[in-house]
Order: sequence, then C-alpha cells, then structure tokens
Amino acid sequence: MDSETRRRRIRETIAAIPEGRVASYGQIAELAGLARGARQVAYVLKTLPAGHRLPWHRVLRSSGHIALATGSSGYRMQRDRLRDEGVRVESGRVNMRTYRWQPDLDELIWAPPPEWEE
DNA sequence: CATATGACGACAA
DNA sequence: ATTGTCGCCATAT
Repeated sequence: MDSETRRRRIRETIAAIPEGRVASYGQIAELAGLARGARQVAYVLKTLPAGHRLPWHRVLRSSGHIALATGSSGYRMQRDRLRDEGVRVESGRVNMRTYRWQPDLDELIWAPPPEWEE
C-alpha cells in the first residue's frame, strides 16, 4: 500500500466520525487498517491541505486529552468546536467512555445518546 | 544508508 | 494526576 492510499484511508476514516462523537489516533489507525499507525494519523492531520473539510477536532489522545499544546490557538479551537457540537470538555479532556465513537453500534442503533454522562 | 522527529500509546513509578 | 521510558513507523534531513 502506497503512502497516498494510507493518507486517503486515514482521511476517510476521520470523515466518518459522527458529530458529537470522538476517536483516538490509534483507533483511527486501526479502523483505517493501519495497526500501530497512531503517529501516521497525527502526521496526516498536521499536514492537512488548506480548505480541507475534515472533522479533525474529533480526534483525541487515547486518554481523552486534546493533543495540541495546551493553550495554543489550535487547542482552543478544538475545544470550542467540540463544545459546539455538544461534547463536554473538562480541563482539556473528554470522557472517552461517554463519547468514544463505536462504528458498529452507532450504525446498528438508531440514535446514539450523547447525554448519558456517568 | 544513518539519524532525527513527532497532533501517539502502553506502562511503571 | 504527572513524568519518563520505550516501542512504533512514515517522513524528513
């Protein structure tokens, strides 16, 4: 598989994350068929072309933390965009148990309820 | 070909 | 919760 294909699959996977849900770098890599490719996902996001339409803000560290430097403009933008679509962000962190995207479930169950915070 | 990098992740202390 | 180590792997130099 060439680098172009890898990048494309990563972008497609991220594009599939539903509004109000999030995924980790490692999860995106797995779903894209790239085991242990978390860093490659990060690379793709870092080098996105201007004008892209990808929901990059829905990708977080496995811990639920925003990966961008705390306080940076990107960090604030990601936090705000997440909040704008109903995701609770506390101290730069999202509760993965609540918001983690689960493809199979989200597509088999009609309405994924984002409001059952623990 | 050899090293350095890094929007990562798992784990130990 | 934090910090540091190590493993990982495509790119960059």
